[in-house]
Amino acid sequence: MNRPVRVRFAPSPTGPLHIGGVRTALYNYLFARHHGGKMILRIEDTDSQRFVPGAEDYIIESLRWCGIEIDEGVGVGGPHAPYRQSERREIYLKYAKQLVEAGWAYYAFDTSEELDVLRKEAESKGETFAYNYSVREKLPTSLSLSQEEVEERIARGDIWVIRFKMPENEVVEMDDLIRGHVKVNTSTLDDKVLYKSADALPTYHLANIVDDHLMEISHVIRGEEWLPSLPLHYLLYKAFGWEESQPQFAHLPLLLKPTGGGKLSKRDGDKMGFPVFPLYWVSPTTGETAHGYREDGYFPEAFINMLALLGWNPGTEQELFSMQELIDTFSLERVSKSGARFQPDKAKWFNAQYMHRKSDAELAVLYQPILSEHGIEVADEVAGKVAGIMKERATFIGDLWDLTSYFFVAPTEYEEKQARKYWKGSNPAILAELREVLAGIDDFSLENTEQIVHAWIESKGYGMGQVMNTLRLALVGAGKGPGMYDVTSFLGKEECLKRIDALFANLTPAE
RNA sequence: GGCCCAUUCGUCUAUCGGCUAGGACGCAAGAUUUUCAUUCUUGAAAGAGGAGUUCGACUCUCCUAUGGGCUACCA
Repeated sequence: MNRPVRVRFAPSPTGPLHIGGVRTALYNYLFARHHGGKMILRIEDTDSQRFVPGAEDYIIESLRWCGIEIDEGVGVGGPHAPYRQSERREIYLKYAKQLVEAGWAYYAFDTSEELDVLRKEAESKGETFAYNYSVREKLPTSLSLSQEEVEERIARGDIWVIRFKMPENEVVEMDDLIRGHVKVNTSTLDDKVLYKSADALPTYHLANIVDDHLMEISHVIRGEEWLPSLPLHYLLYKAFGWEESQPQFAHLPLLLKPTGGGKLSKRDGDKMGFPVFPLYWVSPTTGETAHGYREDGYFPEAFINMLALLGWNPGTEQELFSMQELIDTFSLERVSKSGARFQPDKAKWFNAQYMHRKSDAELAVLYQPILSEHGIEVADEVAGKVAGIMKERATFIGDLWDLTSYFFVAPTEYEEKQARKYWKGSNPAILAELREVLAGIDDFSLENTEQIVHAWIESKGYGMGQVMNTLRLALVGAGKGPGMYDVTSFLGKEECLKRIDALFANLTPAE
């Protein structure tokens, strides 16, 4: 069936979106854009118990930071509004009742407490309690009770739910775009709750199928944790008579902890020293905070590039992809089947790659706030130039200050190792000579200075490393930094001479 | 426990019956270098095990093992 591609990302606002969720959103987005389709954002807030204020805004802000654009949905509207399930509540009961009338579902009056008791009892006998064909006619349901009693119970306000009447011993055959053909016998499944009168809200299963149908979703791309409920969803489409327009399914492999042993969870991040969330998060209830990629200094392009390659590959040896390149090359056929462990080291490597490719102008914008924090006020051009000189040594923008502070601030102390090695013997005398050579240079440009100083070193027969490192000690204060003439030309003659004098004044040479 | 999914270097992965099993991260060594980095070169490193199908299996089938997911009036 050829129809317009419409996919949805349908998170539940129960907390900050974690990177597994971001990847699901990303794959949906790439798929939609690749096929010229629409990306829909639907908020599945059918669990009133677990609702967390602020989570929805967090999700929207995260997607925006990542560059994942929403065509239709919460925050942008669209022809199928509202896109928040709590605002669609009156829609679902009608469909649940339709299923009851058609014999695909029934009312059940047991409370969760009663069911807990039954589960415990079964457990103590070494059995598993399943709410299915074997018990539904023995429990208080519209299948065991008379119609009058059912009506009476509902009328007097008893709590009820509508459960799906899972067929007995039928084989459901399903197709998944990533996993292929899957078969399940319905006898291993149970009668899932579809609608609960207590809060007048559907459960995920009903709301999901109804909304996907109503919103004309063509492809459902979601995490592997949903694979076990796929037979139920197939049957639901059948029960509603919507098989013709049923979406195609693709279940994505899970993102696993770096150490293995389970899917990546909210707690792994702080414990292992890497963020599991795109953005910084403060829990409105507990006050707990969590790191985010954005605040930890990751570029959204690097973050997305890293995430895209966790579970998908283009089949070529290309590693670096812009969003547009991802859109162009993405396909569900190349999504892998097995879970992928998250690799913090590789995330850093990606960020460094993007850092190295930034232009001076881009770097200037990002670096200026940090310079301001340190009380440095310089032109964008200057900030960009310095950042550009040192970017290859940095992974994050935040690394730049340590790497470049000596461009702006004269050293006040000297790294011991470098000082011990070079501030001794004949070096102070040579530096004094070099000071005079520098003082005599009019054109302090990188090339000219280099030429004159090198000629002088050669004529004197001094060791290159000896001279340059002693100068480095004076100008930088440590054994690090870029080429020496990058530093001299940036600082200018006056500042260079000042720093050389300061070294003589501050540090007594050894021997 | 039951059901479902998965299984190539430590990790992410390529391979769609012909493999001297390729790339990347990380790791190690070397080269370059005025320092620190970068960069470059090289190296170590893999088909879970067992049956079958086949002229030929990493690739197909089955079993076992291992890992993971689900098993709520949560999504």
